[in-house]
Amino acid sequence: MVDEIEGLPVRARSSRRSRAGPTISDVAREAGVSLMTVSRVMNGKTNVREETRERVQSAIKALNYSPSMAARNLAAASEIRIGLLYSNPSAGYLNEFLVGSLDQASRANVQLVVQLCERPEERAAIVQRLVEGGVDGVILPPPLCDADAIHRFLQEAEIPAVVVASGRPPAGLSSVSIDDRAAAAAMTRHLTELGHRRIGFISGAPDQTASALRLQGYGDALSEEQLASEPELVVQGLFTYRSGLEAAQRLLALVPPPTAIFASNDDMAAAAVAVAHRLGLDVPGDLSVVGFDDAPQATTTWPELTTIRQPIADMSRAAVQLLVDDIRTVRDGRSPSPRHTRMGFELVLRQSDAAPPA
Amino acid sequence: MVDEIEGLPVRARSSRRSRAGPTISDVAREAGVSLMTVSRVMNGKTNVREETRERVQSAIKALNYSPSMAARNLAAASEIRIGLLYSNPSAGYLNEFLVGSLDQASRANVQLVVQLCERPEERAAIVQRLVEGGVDGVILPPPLCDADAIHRFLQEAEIPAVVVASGRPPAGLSSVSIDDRAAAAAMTRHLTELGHRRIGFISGAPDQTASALRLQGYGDALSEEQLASEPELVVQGLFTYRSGLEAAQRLLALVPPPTAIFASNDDMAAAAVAVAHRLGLDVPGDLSVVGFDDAPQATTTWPELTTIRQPIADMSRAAVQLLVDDIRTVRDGRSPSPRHTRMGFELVLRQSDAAPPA
DNA sequence: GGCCCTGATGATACCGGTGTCAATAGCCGA
DNA sequence: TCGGCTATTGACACCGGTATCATCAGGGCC
Repeated sequence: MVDEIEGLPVRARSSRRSRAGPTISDVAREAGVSLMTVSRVMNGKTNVREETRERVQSAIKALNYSPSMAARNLAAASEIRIGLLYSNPSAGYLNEFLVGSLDQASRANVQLVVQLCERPEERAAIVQRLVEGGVDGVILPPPLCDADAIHRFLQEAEIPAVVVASGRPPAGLSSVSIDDRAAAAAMTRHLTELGHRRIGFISGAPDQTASALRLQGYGDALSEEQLASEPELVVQGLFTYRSGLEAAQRLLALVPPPTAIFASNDDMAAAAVAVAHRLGLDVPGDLSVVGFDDAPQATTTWPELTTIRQPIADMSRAAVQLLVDDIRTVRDGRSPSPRHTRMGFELVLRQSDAAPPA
Repeated sequence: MVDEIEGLPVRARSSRRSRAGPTISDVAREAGVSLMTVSRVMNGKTNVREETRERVQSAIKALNYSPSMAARNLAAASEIRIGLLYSNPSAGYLNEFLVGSLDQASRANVQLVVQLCERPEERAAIVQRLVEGGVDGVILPPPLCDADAIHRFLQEAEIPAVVVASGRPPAGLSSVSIDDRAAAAAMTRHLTELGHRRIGFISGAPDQTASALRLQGYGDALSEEQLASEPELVVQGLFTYRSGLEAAQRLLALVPPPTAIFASNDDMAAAAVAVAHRLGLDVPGDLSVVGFDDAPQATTTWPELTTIRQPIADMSRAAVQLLVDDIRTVRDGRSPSPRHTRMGFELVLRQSDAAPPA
């Protein structure tokens, strides 16, 4: 706008070319081959003589060439945009999730659109807007991984999606998760091995399918040990700090109180610690408290929480890759067969657990 | 590949074209104008007759056209990639920062490369790799906003950068920040107005320039009230939870102890609360504790923290925009004049502050 | 030795936009 | 009434890659 005040091109000096880096033709000239050969080398095609490949590769290195995403996308008609819908952002989780997705997205040469989707009633509308805006696929981290309204919409629109950490992935969608049930069992077993016999459990939000799995895992471990699972020891939580406060208060009001509390996530575990301190209990001397997720919360609390570590960044990386594969499959005219990736978890021992008081 | 088994194109139906949406030529045909006219309308150029513009716009709406980023970037040679370097990820901060940057980046049609940069000795190398990888500019949130090694490298390479929340932006770089000094003064004033006279201060990491400003603000407010600032009331922290624990212990061991503690961030404030509880003190009944940042930590602790809210997402949005402008300026052959954006802060009152005990 | 076939390489047409410049039409003043 | 000027529009090259198909050299086989 402002450059045209005089009616003349004010800045004539810069040609149309402004991108700094070398192009594929520069490399081709340097290596003494054609464009296509360079392109083949860049894309790892096999039908290039080894000697030629090496010459091209050293030319690439010499010129420090890196291909233009824009041109590549345009030519290959492979521009992919994927939407990442999130809600109820437990900061730590979302943060790791974002870092992983971004990393994989840039690696896979894919554009990521991150979109907040808070109120349940606007969910369908937001997804619709996203799809109309040209998004080719959607990633659903918890809690949206269990949002039926979104699943239905995507299914109708025939948009691929990947759900992460859902306890019961809807038919037709790919998923990435850990074995929540086995992880919860492992943690519970850890507590029984320390000698605990009365273990309180704070469950997760009922609208998230992973919650039920964690509860089942807790039950599994108890029955292995021939311990009856007493209903009063299981209290409903919502994955929020506040709900953890209330749940812990109820558990610690029991007579006799549990000697350990296993919360379904770290936020609620931190809340349980706070309640215990307020009641004058020492953690872990008088009460062990353990969590789930290994959120940042776990180490910014005192004592630091023993918890289950989920490889969140790796999970989101895997989700992006799965989704990209599905989108490519759809574009080829085939229909994708959902795949389910299960990642490993890890029991992280810190300072919030100990043997029960004598 | 597999499509050529017969030597014939197996899937003739899909031409090379796989992108679903209509292209600019479809719109041009529909509206009965040339490509360029559509392009002009899309880019809001002024030299298009009103009637033509309307015809084009209704064609756009009719076809639900949205332009291809790839083609646009390629043609305009305006592909911009900006690097976002982070370190020491205080999850909540980084999270909000990422969300804001991503939002603005997708709005401005810019690619964002997020890169962890942990150990000080690799900083220069990482930045170098980023720049060689084709990044056109860099955003430096705290604590990297104060990393001299990075500044020097960028300056030499003539890569634009924007520092966020630095207390003393290096010459030549644009910056976004809040008035840390005024904010700290406001918080301190709030405490004195509640009646506190002995206010402990936990300062931030000494290698971050904002720390000094917050300390100055604390001092400002004290001298307004004619209160001497006693050296023993100011304890060095490092912005980490652990450092907050130690600092709070030292403050509460003073005789007489302070009636309020102002921590330079929420992590340390949460630590101060934990120490107070462990000593059997009620917060805020016996001791007020306030923080800075309004990190998620502030509301996932008990009691919830009174703190200073920084508009982190807005700051990162602004940073992206500033950087994009600078990059465009450089590409035009002009040299960018650094701009400094200062955003507002907010005193958020919650439950961790009260009048001093009688 | 001639023929067919295969693997490596190159020439060229695109992908979907934007920049440049030319062409045209409408308006003004002389 | 005519030349000059501006506002509007269009034709065309070009951005930097990839896909397709042609070309060419060499090897196996009869």
